[in-house]
Amino acid sequence: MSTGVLSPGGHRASSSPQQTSSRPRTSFLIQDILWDGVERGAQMDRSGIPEDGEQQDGPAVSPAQPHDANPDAETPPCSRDPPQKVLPRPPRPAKRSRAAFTHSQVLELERNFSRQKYLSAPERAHLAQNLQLSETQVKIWFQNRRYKTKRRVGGSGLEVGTTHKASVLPPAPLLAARCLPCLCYWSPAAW
DNA sequence: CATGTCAAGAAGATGA
DNA sequence: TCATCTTCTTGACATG
Repeated sequence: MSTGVLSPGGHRASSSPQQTSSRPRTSFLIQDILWDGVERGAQMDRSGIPEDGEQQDGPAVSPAQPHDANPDAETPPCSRDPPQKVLPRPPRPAKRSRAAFTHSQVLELERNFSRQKYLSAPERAHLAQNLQLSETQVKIWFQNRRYKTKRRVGGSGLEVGTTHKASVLPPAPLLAARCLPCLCYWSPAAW
């Protein structure tokens, strides 16, 4: 709906993008280590996106299990299960696995975000396709990015009007400490 | 082990 | 009614 750059329902298009503590290495590490060497971005056995149907192009899903795709194989690492457990096995939320986007994916997302904080559906779809991610992932990524930005800005002391519980959150001590190459896209122009 | 970050989940709100 | 948003929390992972 919205025009992309506009905030959706009239929400205030948040503040200025703060920075991204995105650590490029994370993505690399997770991927390199997890599926060491698997062609990233090319053909991974994407699996992990629950909804959004079609493309579960999970960038890098956890080592053991995708998202909900395979609970059966192993016993959940719940080491705290007393031997008395005889329950018929509850719905079991299937251990959530954290997808780690690749460096290039993050770069593209960051770049897009620096230009516009809100993506229209078509834009989102297009970006998702380009990055081989699901639209949901792109959507979530933008949501999280906006929130993070806001939080950080607030934590920096800029925004004080909102005294949400978020204010109680840790002022993100190390965000400033992390300036990685990947942040080059966060040119001051966008701030 | 504690802490921080990230992606996703959940609840509530809003607009078309 | 649905999609998306914001906000906060959860769960997995990384780092000191």
